[in-house]
Amino acid sequence: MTASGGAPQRVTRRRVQTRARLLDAAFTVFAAKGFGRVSIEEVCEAAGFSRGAFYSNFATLDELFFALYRERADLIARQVADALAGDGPDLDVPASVDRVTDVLLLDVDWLLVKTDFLVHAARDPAVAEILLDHRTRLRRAIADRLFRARGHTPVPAVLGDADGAAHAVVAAYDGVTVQLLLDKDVDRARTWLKQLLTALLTDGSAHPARTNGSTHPE
Amino acid sequence: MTASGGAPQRVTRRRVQTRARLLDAAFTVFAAKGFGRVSIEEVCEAAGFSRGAFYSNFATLDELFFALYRERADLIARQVADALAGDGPDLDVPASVDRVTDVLLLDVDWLLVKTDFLVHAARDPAVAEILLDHRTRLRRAIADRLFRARGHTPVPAVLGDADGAAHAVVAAYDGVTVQLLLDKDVDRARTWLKQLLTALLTDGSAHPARTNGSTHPE
DNA sequence: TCCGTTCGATACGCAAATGTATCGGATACA
DNA sequence: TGTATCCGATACATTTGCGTATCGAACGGA
Repeated sequence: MTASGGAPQRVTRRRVQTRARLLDAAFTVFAAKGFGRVSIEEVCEAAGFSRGAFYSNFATLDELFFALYRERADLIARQVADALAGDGPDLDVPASVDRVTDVLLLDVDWLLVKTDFLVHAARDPAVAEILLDHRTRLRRAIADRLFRARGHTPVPAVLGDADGAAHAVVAAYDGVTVQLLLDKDVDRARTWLKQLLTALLTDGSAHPARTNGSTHPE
Repeated sequence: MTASGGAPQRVTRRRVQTRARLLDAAFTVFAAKGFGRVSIEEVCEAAGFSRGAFYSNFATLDELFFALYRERADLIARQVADALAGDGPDLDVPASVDRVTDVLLLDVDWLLVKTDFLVHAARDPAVAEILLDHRTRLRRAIADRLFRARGHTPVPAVLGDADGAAHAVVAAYDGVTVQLLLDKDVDRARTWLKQLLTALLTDGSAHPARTNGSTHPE
């Protein structure tokens, strides 16, 4: 019987624990080998369980992957929200950029898993919708924040309104992520993303401080 | 014996044709189901061959995937080069942006396969190097072009030099790609990418023409 | 047209992964 | 502490996919 199956099924203590252990193990294994190259047994082994435990908690590997994504994405979303709520009702763009950047590019393993999920979603409209929802919410949070900042700092840019700017921010994040996945240089990516975001959000009036000699890494 | 194996192996007419058919079939199947979910047999079936044909031409599915990526990436690279070489020695930024954008976002299936390849590369440094090389060459082509344009159009942006701008262009491309993979709206993506690139490259002096009512698509 | 070579089809054995059915120990609750 | 229930381990049957070895046909060169 699967967890998604009809029966209400009393949730015992043990159950949630093994479920959590399976999810953690899955995260590690997926990050290391990629979702497409992982077997159910590998996940179980990494979690210290047998396949019986798996089938008692999930129906398919996709279902587990799905649950894993949900869990971690929510976590990140909360962290980003916190980072944005950091300063008062008014917004200090550079400071917020710094904090958000640090959160978004904290864990390369997560970016790996997230990209796997993207590939998955790109071929399944139902999954895509979930991911699009997450992105929309993220953008909204950013746009709200930017809107509040009007007047405090220069109005966004040539990108239109605050929502357009939010779109741009997400695009920049995704773009930098790609490069990071290839060269695995987190510091470089952070610097580069901050720079890019600052450029996009300050309409070119404020030249970012150059952290090191070159503006653009490698 | 694999194609990569030692023996010089006279390349007959038939051979190149079946190889081509296998590559084409692989492209279709990979785009549809994702590299991770495709078996050797599926590719062969799509190409109208038996597994014998496959093993006569490739050692592993990875090898085929690799060859496929090389082929298509080179094709795109040539098209981009053409698009950039379109106007004379001086560069008209908006026009070039339009042409390059049209090329880069021509084929969603290619973006799907390319993203699969990215996921692959993210876990194999050797593969990553190939991909990084491609990107470096692409950036160089863009940077050269931008450099030539100095004075003709406003100097890039707050991003530093032309190379920094090239970095930004690629990041924007990747970012827009991600969104496109999810919502599958090519027109929207093109508009959005053009807008983003224009914003990045013209230092906010030129507001882009609004193609439709809203600046930023949903 | 004839012959040697190459290429792809077929058949086989093997390994890996899946899903299910069953069983015994752990767990919650009275 | 006793007991009904839940959960995860084990064993099994089945499927799927892989790689190889062999064979006949197509092909290219004389």
